[in-house]
Amino acid sequence: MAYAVTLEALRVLEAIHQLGSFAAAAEALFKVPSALTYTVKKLEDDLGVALFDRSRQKAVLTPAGHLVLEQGRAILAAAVRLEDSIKQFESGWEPKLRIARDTVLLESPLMSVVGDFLSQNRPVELTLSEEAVGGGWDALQDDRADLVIGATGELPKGNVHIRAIGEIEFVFAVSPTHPLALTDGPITAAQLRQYPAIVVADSSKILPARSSGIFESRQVLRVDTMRSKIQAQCLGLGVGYLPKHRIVDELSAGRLVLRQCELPRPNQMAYLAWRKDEPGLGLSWFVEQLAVQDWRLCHSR
Amino acid sequence: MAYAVTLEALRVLEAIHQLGSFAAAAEALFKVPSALTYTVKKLEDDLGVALFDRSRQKAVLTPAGHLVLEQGRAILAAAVRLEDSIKQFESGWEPKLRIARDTVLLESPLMSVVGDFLSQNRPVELTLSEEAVGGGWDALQDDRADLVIGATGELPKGNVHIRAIGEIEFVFAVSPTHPLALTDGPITAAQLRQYPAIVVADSSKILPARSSGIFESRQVLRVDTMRSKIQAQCLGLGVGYLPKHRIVDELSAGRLVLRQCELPRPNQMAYLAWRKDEPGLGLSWFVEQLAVQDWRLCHSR
DNA sequence: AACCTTTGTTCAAATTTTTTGAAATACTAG
DNA sequence: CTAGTATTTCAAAAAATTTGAACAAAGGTT
Repeated sequence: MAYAVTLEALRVLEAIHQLGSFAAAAEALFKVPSALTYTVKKLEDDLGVALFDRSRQKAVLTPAGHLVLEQGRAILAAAVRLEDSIKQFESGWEPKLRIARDTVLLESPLMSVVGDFLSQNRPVELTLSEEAVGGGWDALQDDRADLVIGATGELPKGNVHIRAIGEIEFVFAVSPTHPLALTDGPITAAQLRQYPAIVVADSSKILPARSSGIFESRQVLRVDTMRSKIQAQCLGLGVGYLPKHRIVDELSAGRLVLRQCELPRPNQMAYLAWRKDEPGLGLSWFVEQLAVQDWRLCHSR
Repeated sequence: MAYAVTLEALRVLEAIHQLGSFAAAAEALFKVPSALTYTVKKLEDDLGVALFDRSRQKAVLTPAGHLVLEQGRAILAAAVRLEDSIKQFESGWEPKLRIARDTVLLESPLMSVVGDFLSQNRPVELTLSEEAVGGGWDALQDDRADLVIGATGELPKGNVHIRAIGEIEFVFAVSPTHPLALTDGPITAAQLRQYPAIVVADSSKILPARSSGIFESRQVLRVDTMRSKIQAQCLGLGVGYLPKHRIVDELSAGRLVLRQCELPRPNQMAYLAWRKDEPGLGLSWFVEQLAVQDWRLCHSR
């Protein structure tokens, strides 16, 4: 089974067409004209079709020649892409990257960084997901994510690399229509207990779920994301602490009001975390960029 | 500028992967194993990456090897397609065929023939369009169509090849709710004049438009296609002659009723027409098939 | 454990393919 | 008509590929 087409023959055809003559093409390819004559003739013989009309001094492509030229272009382009792919692959860029954002963080700073990465056109497939409470560490442990942004609380066991990105300050805020909005001094535990507590559920799948922001309440409303919790509290459905950087707009628009609370809620450090000892270029790039991104936290690095 | 990838190397890689060993691949390719060792090693050196893990007896593809294999498959397939295209091109099949159907004909017989052609998987791109009144001849003249099916009336000037496919019989039919449905004898010109005439507009773009089925009327409703005209008349919007073979269902369902009319409407011969003196295999095939297709006309050939 | 089979590589010789340079022929422009 | 340019032919030179034999190591069977 003999094959007629070679990539070199397709390149020769392209060069002759582009430069207008065998002589010019030979010069550009650092060959002598008779080498091109040999290559084209071999292709013609093997395909069984004339690719050039040679009735004039300058050889002119036949319709069949044009057909080979057009389809040959796509093939040559694919061959270049293959060689480029291998270079990229060997260059250290990983084919896939899974990034998990803790729900306590704003989405837009992450998207901004993702946009920068996408505009670099790397052959890296990105997957973004959202985790809550201990879910970030869990996703790392469970190999559901390569990189976690915004993980809080105790560091998990095992070899994990971290970068602190800032402190999350929690404030007690309620809807202005909520009865507790009328309280003058610090709200007591007894007062809190009378209203449903709104809680973001831990998204962990393997590690034990963690309680976050739960105080004794007659009722608990669990939601998936911080965004949902903010909305529920704006609607006056319940009470709870909220990360201050997430409710700047709601406070200034009067949809939420700050109140003092007897039960303290200390700040939490938020981390960037990953497990790979030798991260690929993609992971390294994201770690660097996300570490210096403005997440609008306190004491940001 | 040296290129690493050759089509032969990609074929060798595919054979080794498919057959599981250098030895089996060599046998299938009618070469000796050391020839494959040479080819693979050359590719590896030129690409600068190991394509096989050779720590065991049988060589196993590396991740980079798999990448080259996958992308290489697409390239090899494209090369086969190119060689097939050339064979087809030289075989006489044209790359494109534009077929125009006159609106007076049913669509389904044409689609049936088109379906047969498509199932042959020829590298011929089909374009179907619809013309009305003198539009078929116009499309041929204007090089908007390679083949016209159902053209009627006077033959155009110039060199045109034709095949008669049958006679179109026109009948006067109205909606049963139309006042003229109540007429007993032949409908007079005066009676006709009282109701809107429904007319299919000539789709010609270059040749002078032709009047078809127009008699003196107070109002004229122009539509693009015969299908629209039939529907308008079923709705009782107006009157006119219709090709009998197009309204078989409507007549038997009682949506239209036949009536006698004082003004005669003679039958018309319908033609298959093309201009090329030396048609390619595609055009020839369609002429033959469409000529013997059952268009449900009178005196079909 | 011993023996046999299979796999892939190395190496140099043999074979094939490609490239070169010179000569010849023909087109094209001034 | 002349000079310049384009392409091909041809045989020699160079480069690339294939072959066959020998070898080492993995893998399977008894």
